[in-house]
Amino acid sequence: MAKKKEQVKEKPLSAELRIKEAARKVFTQKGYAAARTRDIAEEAGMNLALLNYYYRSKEKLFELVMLESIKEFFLGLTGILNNPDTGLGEKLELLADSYISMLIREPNFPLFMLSELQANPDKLIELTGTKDFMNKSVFFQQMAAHLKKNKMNFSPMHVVMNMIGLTVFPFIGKPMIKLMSGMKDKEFLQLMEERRKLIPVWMKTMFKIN
Amino acid sequence: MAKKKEQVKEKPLSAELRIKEAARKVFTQKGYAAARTRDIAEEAGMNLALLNYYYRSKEKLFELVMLESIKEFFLGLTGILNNPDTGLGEKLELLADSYISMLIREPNFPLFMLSELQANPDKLIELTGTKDFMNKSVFFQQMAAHLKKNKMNFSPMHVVMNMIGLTVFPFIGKPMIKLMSGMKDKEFLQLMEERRKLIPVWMKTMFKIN
DNA sequence: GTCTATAAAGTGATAGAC
DNA sequence: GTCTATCACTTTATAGAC
Repeated sequence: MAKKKEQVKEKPLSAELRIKEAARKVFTQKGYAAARTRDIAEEAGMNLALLNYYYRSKEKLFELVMLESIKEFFLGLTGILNNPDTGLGEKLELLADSYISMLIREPNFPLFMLSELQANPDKLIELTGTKDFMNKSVFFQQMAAHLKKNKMNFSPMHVVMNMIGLTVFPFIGKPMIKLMSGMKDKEFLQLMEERRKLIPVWMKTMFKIN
Repeated sequence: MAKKKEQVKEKPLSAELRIKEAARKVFTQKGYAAARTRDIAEEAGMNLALLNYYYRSKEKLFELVMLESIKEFFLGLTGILNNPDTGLGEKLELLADSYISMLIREPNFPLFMLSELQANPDKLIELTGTKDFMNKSVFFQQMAAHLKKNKMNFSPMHVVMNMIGLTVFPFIGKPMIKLMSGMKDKEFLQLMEERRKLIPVWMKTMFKIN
């Protein structure tokens, strides 16, 4: 195994990594079925045969890329959710801020993940190994207590769904939103920046936090 | 059964219609790229050749089905949005109620529509002919006035995005939500029924309506 | 490791019998 | 109108030269 830790500079990636990142891009943009291995090879600037040489098959490559992305996504989520030192309001602010940034950086990721998850719901359970981690989170416990104290008799999962919906939906629905409103990309981006601050405010108002 | 004026009986559909409805189901479940014409024929209980006989090609069939669904979707939306005789609160209640019902009936529709819309953003503009109808809607005007009066200095599009996000997202994210929470279908459905009433309440709280 | 050429399998569409 | 058989083309994957 060769050492690679000194590759901090923007050194050209190895063929192996170039393929993986090209795959991430193409899969995320077009989905598994519509993505062709030829597209990926071309995006990586190299030959189709290399893909199979390094990753055996389209499906293996897909699973690898998918698993990496999902893991990173859930890690960011649980990191904020399970901090015992922050309150509900602060957690909402951190979540909105962190995910708006991620979504501006990778706007196609959620639709990709949710589509593939729907196409094959079982695979992800198997891939992630995680299950009902939300119920056990610090955030969930804090929220359950808060709702009870304030006589809001519904599941904390409503809060979670609202938070994700408010944050993620505009990115998933961007083409529809642009169609309905005639907005341009620049204007859309500006609205998303506004939501960084607005979403926590709305959430706190909705659920009487602070 | 004796003759009735209305054909309430489940009369077998013609081959032509059976194919179209089978196509709607398969396209909606798997998306355009992953759907095979053979799947559609099988779902319709008939031969592959009939598909081409009636609809010329996979793409033609897809466009037809897509256009029908989208038209119905936008029609329901504008019907509520453009009623000058209802106020903001009532519109929000009608929207939530109508769309929760639709989503329980066709839970796969939004992800399908949004995925295909992302894969080919231009096609839909061409197919629907509609553009920035939201800005011209009665709802949008009412909301703009309301926001201004209450010193909320942001675009009414935020309200629209929140409303759709709160309503639609749980259905799009169902597999992820089930993964995070360990929920079963029955429990999920119960939460969706609760949201019928909760969403308008949350929206009114968020935007100080009533 | 990387390429070209090609095998092997999948998929949309059609011809032609009935 | 509906079927079977088949064509034409695409796409994944591999063999073999370098």
